[in-house]
Amino acid sequence: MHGDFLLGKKAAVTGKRGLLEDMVLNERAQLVLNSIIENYIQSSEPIGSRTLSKSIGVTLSPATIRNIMSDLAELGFLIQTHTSAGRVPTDKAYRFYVNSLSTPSSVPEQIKQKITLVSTEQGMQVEGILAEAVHLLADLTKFACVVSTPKASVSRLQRIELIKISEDRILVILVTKAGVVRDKIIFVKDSHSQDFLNSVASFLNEKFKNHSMQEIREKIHQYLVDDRNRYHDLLAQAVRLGKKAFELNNPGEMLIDGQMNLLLDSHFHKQSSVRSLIDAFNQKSEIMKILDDSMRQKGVHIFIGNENDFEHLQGCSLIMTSYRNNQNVLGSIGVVGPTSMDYKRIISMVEYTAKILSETITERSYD
Amino acid sequence: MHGDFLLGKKAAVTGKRGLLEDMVLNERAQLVLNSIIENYIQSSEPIGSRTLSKSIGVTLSPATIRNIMSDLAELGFLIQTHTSAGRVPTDKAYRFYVNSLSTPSSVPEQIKQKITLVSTEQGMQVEGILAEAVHLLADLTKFACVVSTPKASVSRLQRIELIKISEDRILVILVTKAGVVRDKIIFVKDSHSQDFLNSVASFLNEKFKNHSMQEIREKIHQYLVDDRNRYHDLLAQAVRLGKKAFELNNPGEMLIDGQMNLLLDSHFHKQSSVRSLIDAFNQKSEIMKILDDSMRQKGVHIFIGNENDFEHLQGCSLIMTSYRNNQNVLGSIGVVGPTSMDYKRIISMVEYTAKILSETITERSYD
DNA sequence: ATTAGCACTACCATCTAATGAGTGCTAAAA
DNA sequence: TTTTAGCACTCATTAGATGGTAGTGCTAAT
Repeated sequence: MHGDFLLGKKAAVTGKRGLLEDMVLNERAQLVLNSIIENYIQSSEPIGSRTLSKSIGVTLSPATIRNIMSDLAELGFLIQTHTSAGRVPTDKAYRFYVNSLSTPSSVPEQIKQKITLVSTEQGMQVEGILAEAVHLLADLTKFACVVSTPKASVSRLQRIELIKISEDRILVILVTKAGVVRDKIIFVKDSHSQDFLNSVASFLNEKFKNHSMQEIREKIHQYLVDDRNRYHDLLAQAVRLGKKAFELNNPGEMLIDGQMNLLLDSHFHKQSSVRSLIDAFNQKSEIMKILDDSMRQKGVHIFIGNENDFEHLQGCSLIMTSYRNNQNVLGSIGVVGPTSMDYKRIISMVEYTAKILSETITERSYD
Repeated sequence: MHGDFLLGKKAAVTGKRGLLEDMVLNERAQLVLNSIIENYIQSSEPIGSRTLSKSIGVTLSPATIRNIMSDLAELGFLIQTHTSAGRVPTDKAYRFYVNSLSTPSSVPEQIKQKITLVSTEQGMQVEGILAEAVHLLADLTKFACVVSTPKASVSRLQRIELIKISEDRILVILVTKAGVVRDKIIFVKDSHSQDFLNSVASFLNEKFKNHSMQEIREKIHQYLVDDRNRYHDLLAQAVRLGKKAFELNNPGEMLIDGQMNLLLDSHFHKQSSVRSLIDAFNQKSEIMKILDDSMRQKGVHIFIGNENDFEHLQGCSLIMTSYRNNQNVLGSIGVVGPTSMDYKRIISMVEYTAKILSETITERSYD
């Protein structure tokens, strides 16, 4: 077959299709493929041999390029929308392209200047900072951007405070090490004095400071099953209130910005998968999953096209990375755009924004 | 002129165009106009005399209807997109139509059942309830919906709490009568003990409970200019901290949901003012103004087309109303959609949602 | 005052033919 | 053996042309 000659030594020797994963394209094939991808990212239109022969640096006749393209198509890197149309990169091609981006391109100084978070100066809370970051990123990339708020379960306690606000309501304030303040109101049957609540709070602070919410919940559970504690009044009450206070009822939220950017992107406008996109963002849970996943891994996480298994987001690529304070990974931030996005540019922007976000939040942390 | 004969007694007698505002259309003209509007709301397509002659209840020949339509056009209620096209209602026509909707149509029982807020059960805060309400409304109307968070300046203090979280940072918790909990961190130069903060807090509580933030800020300002207070240490410190604590730094926020709904609405898809819409929602301030305005007035507030003087929202109508607790108007909620929306339906939905929202929030209030 | 009739207009869907960008294949050139 | 030129072919897109349709305005008859 023709296709084989594109493969570098390794694959050429074995000559097997099964080895496609660690396949190496020869230099020229790679040049052509990258050139097609970069052209397509720019124009969003199928690339033909003639066009390419002009735009490419090396002098190669259209016919030669046609041969190469034909082979690349056979290997699954290119497809044609119809018989006599130019070629369009497949997800596989994008994956190859992205993998070959070894040197993480740096953000231009001009853009760097735009990526600054001013909300800190206005004494804003972490949520506000996140909102600003995601808005900024959406504005720069012109795609939809998402950020997850710091996970309650992993964040560690800095301080808990109980405030009586009416006979049957207690305001619980949780301050985490990451600087996140969460408040919620719990309802109680019998009234407690503020003094009593203060002693409960200081008990809980003493016991649980620096522990993660997850750990705290587990410890409280232990106290509850341990019969001995029944007879120690303060302890029993503290545990009972603490149980309510630490129950996480906010399921981990996420902020979205720039959804509408996607809709005027030429790519989505063509393939009218708009409906599907709307559903995707309405039903946040799936995107949340992806954000969670990319929290657990280091570096930038890239999902191209069908690599994410969420049907509503077919035809989309996601660039995700985590943000953190000194001590912990807190959440993740990223971009949702068309598979034909300018990966180089977007990746570097996501990276840089996450970096700035991390620094900003670190300043706010108590670690 | 022909047009005159459509006018009812009052205008017919004077016969002047200048009196158009309190003009009364004769019964048949009104019937035709309403019928055109209702047809157009349904179909989004220009309505012709023949079509109308069938769909209208009364038997009127197309020719007659043509005459009436011609006159209505002359009076500025209808326009043609081109010479041989049907007629389309103008903003003026919608205004007339909306004004003539005397009986506020009730929400169908089926929809009523859908309009319930479950977030209260999950111990969610006011913001969460608002988010749910606006999401619900967007889902039901299939347009974009906005809601403003309770205005800080008008809300009255239920309780303030100062918590030392590090040597130079104090966490301020403000609980308002409306049940809104606001927290912010203030930075101080010299360290204070928690005990001291407690006395400051109880001083502030005693002095300012039940006063609006606006009032509080004014009073604090008075204390500051009054020289006598300089020598009372606790007072001076309390005032200094209080000043920082009550400075409103969150400029009043708003939540948006269902923006994307607009983009797949046939009306906006046609006239490619999509870009403009995106800008409108990005630059929240203008919409915020409209929300603020409709807070000050009772009942539902309707802006049709160019009646709102925000250029980005031309071609849109806004249906706004306020929500409240027992004591105060807190904020407003509403819909942004095409001028050709089904006003009857949307108005009733906005009204009903605001009602439910008000009830829900009232339960949470301390008044 | 209303309506029927008629001439006229402009959009719209459909068809056709021409255009052009693109391909694959083959044979010649390097 | 690799590259290129040439040629036949494909198919989307575009521009005209056409008939149909939904609409109008006007006039004359009811």
